[in-house]
Amino acid sequence: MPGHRIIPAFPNWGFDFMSRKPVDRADLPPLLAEVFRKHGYEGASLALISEATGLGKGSLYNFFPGGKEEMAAAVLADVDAWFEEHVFAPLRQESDADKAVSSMLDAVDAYFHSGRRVCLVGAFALDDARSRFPERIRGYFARWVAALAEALARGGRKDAAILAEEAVGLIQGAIVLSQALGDTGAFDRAIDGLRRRLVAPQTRSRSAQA
Amino acid sequence: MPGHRIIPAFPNWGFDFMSRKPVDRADLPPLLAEVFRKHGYEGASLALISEATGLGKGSLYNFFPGGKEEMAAAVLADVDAWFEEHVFAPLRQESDADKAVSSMLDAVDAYFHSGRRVCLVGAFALDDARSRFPERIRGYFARWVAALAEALARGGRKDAAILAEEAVGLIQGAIVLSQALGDTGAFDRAIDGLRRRLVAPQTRSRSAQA
DNA sequence: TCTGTATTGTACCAATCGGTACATAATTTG
DNA sequence: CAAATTATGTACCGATTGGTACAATACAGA
Repeated sequence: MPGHRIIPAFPNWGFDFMSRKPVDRADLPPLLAEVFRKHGYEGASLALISEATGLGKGSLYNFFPGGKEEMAAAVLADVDAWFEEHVFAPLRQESDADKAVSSMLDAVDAYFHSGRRVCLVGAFALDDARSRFPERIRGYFARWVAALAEALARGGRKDAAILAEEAVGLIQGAIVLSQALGDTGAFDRAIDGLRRRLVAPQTRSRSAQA
Repeated sequence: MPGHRIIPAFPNWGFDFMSRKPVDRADLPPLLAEVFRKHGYEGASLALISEATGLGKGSLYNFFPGGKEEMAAAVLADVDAWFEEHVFAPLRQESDADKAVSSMLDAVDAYFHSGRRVCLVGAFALDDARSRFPERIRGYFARWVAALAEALARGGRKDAAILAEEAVGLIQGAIVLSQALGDTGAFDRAIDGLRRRLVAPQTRSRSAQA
């Protein structure tokens, strides 16, 4: 019997509470990202998403008619755009190769909070979310490696491509290790090690002048 | 109304099919592991587990009264035991340090199928399964790093602890990269690179004598 | 062969899943 | 101010979730 007659039990009658925060769709991806990061694609239920955003299903499906999959896609696009702007593009454009690599390491360290924050794209790559967004995931890592290789080559390094791949892998592995050990040390040491190996001493902005 | 009277619709009457494979609880962890690897902890539903093992819920809960959590714990214990026997212990015991490290790399390469197979413990470390098995996950990586550091130190390497941590991280990151790029190349190159860096040329069993 | 124990499949359960329908409320547009 | 549009909360849906109950079966030792 479709169309029972729907009688809302508790309509919002007469109380406009807390002076309405005007929510914009563009504000959501970071909030959604935290949920996907913490719980993975499958584990990120609409209940958790609703709680994290403070939005009911109505609003969520208004912003993302495609449901969870569209939310995850929006988050991936958002993360991708952030890295494109703050990591990949600088790597490609900064003419001083050492400075390019060094500021990449700074950006990455800040973004991942010394390994306390998981890489969403990396987590999706291990998860079966991989099968839902293969191109996004592939592109993110491929562009990261390529941009870093370009910078290293510009700096005159031999085997720039291999070095770049190793560096990106090391960062991802360091996140895994830091999470597993519950200790940011592994991540910090990985970043320091990369700085030592990839950046000329006089350009290093943070630490580790061994 | 509890206790309706349960009348099984299709009991197995009169047909003992396929001459009964005698299933032992000890055979299950590898099958379960593949499900958890492919789908993560949340995504590994009892339906998938039942399909992968060919066992109904009755049998599964007979073997693992604690349900999914106990299954995952058994799988983690199984993986841990495998690494303990085939990776950690040899690293600690083999007196020839180069040989120890080299055969670790061989074992790891074989186990992860050149990065096509995900590291279950690593995947759980990123997932919120981390919160369920923190000690198992921490112990696995801590013992891996410690055993490798021991072997490297035995071989007279400086900074053995840091080198070991880097190597384990690199392996984990290489798995992420290989999965993301859909290409075993990243993993193969990582193993080769480690061999070059950590094993004396004359001991290298596989390749990469640059 | 009889008897107790271990295994097994299936029915069943409450809770939750992702998703839809839709009345109400707020906002924009004219 | 009125009409159209957008945003929002809630009821509801079928499917699936992890888990339990239990009768039927296979198997062990006597």
